[in-house]
Amino acid sequence: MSVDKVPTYAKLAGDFRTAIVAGSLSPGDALPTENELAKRYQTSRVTVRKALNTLCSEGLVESHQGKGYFVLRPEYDRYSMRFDLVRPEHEIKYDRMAVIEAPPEVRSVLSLAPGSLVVLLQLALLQDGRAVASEDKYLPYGKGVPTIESVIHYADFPELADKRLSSYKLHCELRISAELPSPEHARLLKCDKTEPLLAVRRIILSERGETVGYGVAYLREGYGHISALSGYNGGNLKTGLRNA
Amino acid sequence: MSVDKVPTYAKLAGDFRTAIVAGSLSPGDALPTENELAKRYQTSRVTVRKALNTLCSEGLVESHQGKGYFVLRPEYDRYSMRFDLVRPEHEIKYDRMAVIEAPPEVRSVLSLAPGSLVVLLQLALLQDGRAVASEDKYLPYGKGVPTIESVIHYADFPELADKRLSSYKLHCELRISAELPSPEHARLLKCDKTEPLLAVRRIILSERGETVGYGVAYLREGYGHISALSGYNGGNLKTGLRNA
DNA sequence: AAGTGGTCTAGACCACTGA
DNA sequence: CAGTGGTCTAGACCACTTG
Repeated sequence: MSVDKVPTYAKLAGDFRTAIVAGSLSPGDALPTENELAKRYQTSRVTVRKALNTLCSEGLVESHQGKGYFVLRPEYDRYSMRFDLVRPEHEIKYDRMAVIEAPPEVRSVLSLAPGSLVVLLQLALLQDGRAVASEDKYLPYGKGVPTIESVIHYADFPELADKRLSSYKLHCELRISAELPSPEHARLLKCDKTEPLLAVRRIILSERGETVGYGVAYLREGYGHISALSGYNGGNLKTGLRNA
Repeated sequence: MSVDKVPTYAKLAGDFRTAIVAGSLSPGDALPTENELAKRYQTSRVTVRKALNTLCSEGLVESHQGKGYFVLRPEYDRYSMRFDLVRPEHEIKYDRMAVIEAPPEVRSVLSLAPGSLVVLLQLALLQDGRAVASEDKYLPYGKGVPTIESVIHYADFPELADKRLSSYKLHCELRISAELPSPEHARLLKCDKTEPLLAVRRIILSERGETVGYGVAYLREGYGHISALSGYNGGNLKTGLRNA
């Protein structure tokens, strides 16, 4: 007999992954039942389930209690991506720190009343002395945040903040668009007012869905492009990105 | 005794998820061993493993054979996103179909020799009669593709193609940038030549990593914004997007 | 009622890490 | 070497779907 180098569950999952990817199993098709597969592969139901759960988390199949497992349609519109505004080669230049009345866009995103105060932190990223990106960060001011200093310390946003802390509490939404710079940003980035910039808005949400921070980054051409990956390995971001 | 409505594995996973998210467990910390948890929760090792595997696939912890489970650092720079260029409310207007000599950018992406021919499919998306986006699609021409017609039929790209087929074979890479329209695209989109556009390049790769298609889409302001989500639920795209 | 997946047990043996 | 996670078994009971 052959040496069982590959675990049974991996072999089983591999067989069906291949069948689905190759098209011998089409979306909507039912897989054999767990008991049937346990017989066919001379193994236990637990092992069969482990294999099928793998396929589930890869987004290839779906289980329905009392019915069975069914092949899903591939989803072409899902992507995984990385986005770091700040990279090791950058120099961060803080341009402005101030407590200001929230502009309308910021009020709307942070759900603030008119006249509310926010802390504004404005910075530019330099690469080889040239400004390649900027970011305006806004944080609500007041409400249990006694000093400007503590807000500003917090204003670096989690990815820059103290990594030991319980920052799993936060998540983040990105909105990407193309814009021309405002006069202020044209000055900050030392770019022409007709240069198209990639605008990346970052909304930082607490575990309860409250917006706790808002950042608007502008990336200059050449510097500013973002990559994303899609694939049948939709279940796992790590895998998806390693392929890049 | 209380009714066991919540499965043991879910309770166990929930306890540790909470502890990690709340910060009582910090990145680098070791979790109790499987046997220890089995005792503590009065359950079997299989159930403990199911709980811990859940946390693994959520990206909260990592296992090391012979050592144990350890809490990971959150990754703020990972996002999941959807991107559909074509939506139900759009009318597709094909503008041009032709076999042309590949422009340099296309040659480079598709790894073609100078002078190679490609099929170009150029279309505009209309919403309420207004052009909101365009896309230029390029496919290698020749090599077992006998007729222009079959290439053009294929040129709609998988997300528009026959959904029954084994399209799990393909995956896709996106590159997003901000650009001003070329004169041709300004005409096609009926927009000003100073209007910043979101450029989304789509590279379609076969399972062997060969580029089989290339598309450049331009999205107009207002229409053109893309959203992405990050969070501790990094393991699963579906979950990530449902929170949106 | 029969068949399906969902949860769970109490063992077992293996491969790997570290003292 | 003892302890860890990785794989696996042969059952069991439950909840759900379908006839």
